[in-house]
Amino acid sequence: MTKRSHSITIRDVAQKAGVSVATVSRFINHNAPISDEIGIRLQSVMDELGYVPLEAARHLATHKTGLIGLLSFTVEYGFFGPLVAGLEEAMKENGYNLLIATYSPECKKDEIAPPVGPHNTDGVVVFSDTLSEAQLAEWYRMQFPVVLIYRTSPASLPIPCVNVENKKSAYKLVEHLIEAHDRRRIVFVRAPGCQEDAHWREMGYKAALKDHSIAFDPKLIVDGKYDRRLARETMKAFLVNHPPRFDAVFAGDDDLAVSVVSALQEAGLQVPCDVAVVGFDDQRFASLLVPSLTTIHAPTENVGRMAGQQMLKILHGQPVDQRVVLPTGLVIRQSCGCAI
Amino acid sequence: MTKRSHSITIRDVAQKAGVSVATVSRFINHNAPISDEIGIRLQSVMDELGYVPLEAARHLATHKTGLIGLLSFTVEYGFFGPLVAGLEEAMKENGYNLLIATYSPECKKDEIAPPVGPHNTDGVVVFSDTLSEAQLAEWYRMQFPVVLIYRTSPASLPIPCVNVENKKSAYKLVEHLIEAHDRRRIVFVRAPGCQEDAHWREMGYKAALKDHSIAFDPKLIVDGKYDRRLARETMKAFLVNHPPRFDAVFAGDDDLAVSVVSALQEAGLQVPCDVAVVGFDDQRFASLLVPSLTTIHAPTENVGRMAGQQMLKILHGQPVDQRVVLPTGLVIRQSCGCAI
DNA sequence: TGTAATAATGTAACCGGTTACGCTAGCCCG
DNA sequence: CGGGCTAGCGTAACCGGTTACATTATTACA
Repeated sequence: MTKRSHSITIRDVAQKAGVSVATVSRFINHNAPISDEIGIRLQSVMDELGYVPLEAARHLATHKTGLIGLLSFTVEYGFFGPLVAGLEEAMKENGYNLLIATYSPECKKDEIAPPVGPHNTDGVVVFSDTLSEAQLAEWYRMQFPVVLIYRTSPASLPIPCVNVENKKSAYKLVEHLIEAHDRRRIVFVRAPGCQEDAHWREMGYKAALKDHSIAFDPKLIVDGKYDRRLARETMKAFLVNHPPRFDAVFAGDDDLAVSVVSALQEAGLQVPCDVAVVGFDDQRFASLLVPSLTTIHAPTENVGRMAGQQMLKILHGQPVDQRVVLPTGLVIRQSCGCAI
Repeated sequence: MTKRSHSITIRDVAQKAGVSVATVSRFINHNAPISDEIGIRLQSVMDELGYVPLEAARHLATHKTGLIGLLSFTVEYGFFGPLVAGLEEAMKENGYNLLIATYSPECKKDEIAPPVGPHNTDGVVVFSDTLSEAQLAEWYRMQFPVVLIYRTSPASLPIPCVNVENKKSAYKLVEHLIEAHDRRRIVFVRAPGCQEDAHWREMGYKAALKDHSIAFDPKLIVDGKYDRRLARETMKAFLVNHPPRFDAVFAGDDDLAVSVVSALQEAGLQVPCDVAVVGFDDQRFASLLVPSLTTIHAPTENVGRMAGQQMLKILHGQPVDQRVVLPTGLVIRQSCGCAI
């Protein structure tokens, strides 16, 4: 609606400087030699006119947008900030900007196309299960650059992915509860959303139990919720049904761990004396809770940065690592029962 | 580098369906009547070919990008998640995507143009002091849609802005410390970055002191840091220089409050007994700390949503509110000294 | 000294959409 | 029955850049 005062184009610049548009273009892109004299003249003309090349025109001509999409089903969860920070940093250094879009799995049913894709970006970083395998296959077929994070690529699609050590970390966490604190009835609360992460953490949990000759009890598995209040209610309900037939809780992520602790405390149970609680992620607040949270340090910002680097390699035609797994570290604090 | 298998264009569709490109375009945009017969035919052809219009071409032709930029100097701070969530929600409903870019004030010196602007977006939401007044003036002059958040528009530029109650909230917070807890030596830690927010919070702080006949002591003003470790160190240094000649701390935001509490505890001081601490923002973790944090609830997500709505109004040529100030609320918890 | 390579620039086609304008056929109405 | 209106569609110009190809002047070299 805003009848834009027709912006100045490359032809305006060319005319005013008395050269051809090609020369101006070459000057802007530094992709061909330009005489110093004309270079100086062009610079001053451009400054005077306040000329800025229109991206859309450049995109159309070059088939490059300078944009990388980030597809996520939420932007509100705790890890999002650091993730974007890392990704943004990596991309920005190479002149790319971030196009952030949410796309919930429900959209797929409505047949709504992903808001980012080949039509408006040079590549997309896909978070977890945001995209269907069919969609990934489609993009793979057309060689559209994709990097998966918090999800391994489907067997048939060698798409590079960036993950964190899930199973091993979960194993260490549970092992610690068993060996250091002699807990044997350990509840596992599955983190919502990241199906794959949750799966591998559960595998680690089970493996640790098995290696310590503790029978796996499916009744000790709970499905966590996104919403914190809901998560707490779920935990409360669980408490009612399982009056402490358990002595520890392995929460799928730190957000859930907090809800668990709240619920336990409201029920009059002491953490870690009565029930030990451990989380996963080592989010900012983990060290600040009382008791401070024993958890797994997940290098979220590095996941973002690494995903960005992988994406850049693809864009530059360099070989990429098909599977990056970033190391995590056990962070022992108080909520497991350890002293400070 | 990736020699893209030349994507299918509108002309491919037109040819295969036996119609003109204009008809296809009209069908896509629903801006002119198309016979049902051709409509059905086109739909099936498009599905078959997997045709998706190239945004860049559309942008060039229409001079609309369908993108809204968000310019911030950081994406890592606590408020960022909710802010983006609100903004994204508002924009998405109207078919816009978010282009997120960081732009630190240092860039200005280097004369690097902002990564988002008229050349690649339809409008930009500017966070705090990210942009110089000159840049804002430039955009205002060319009628480029801008909405400011956490910053009021410069006197000469009637740019719509979205804020939260800063002075009043700060006043209430300090008043509470004085009246309910009899604190009189209250430190104020200025939040970094948002100069204006910090300013008004300081004003509220001073006003509260004045109304309670407490002399303002400039020695009790500290400049907070972004980095949490740095923030903690700053606080520690302050403690060394000011062995508790103060009995309360008003931290400019919750992030800082956390650093303050950590520093105090490390110094062997009890919160809130020895020193009461209050924050600002009511970030997710505020209620989970021990002691839980007394703070001001800032409707961050609503700020984002409101900024989005303002932006939409501009884009639709509707009148906008020049100045939106969202209400905040005092959230009394434990860190000020109140019981649960 | 003749020739090939290179530097510096211009011309015009092209990227893939949108849309002004023109055309035809059918309909309504005086 | 003729003129005006509208639905439905096609032709081609246009958006603002990039770049293949052509051209000229200059330098290098046998």
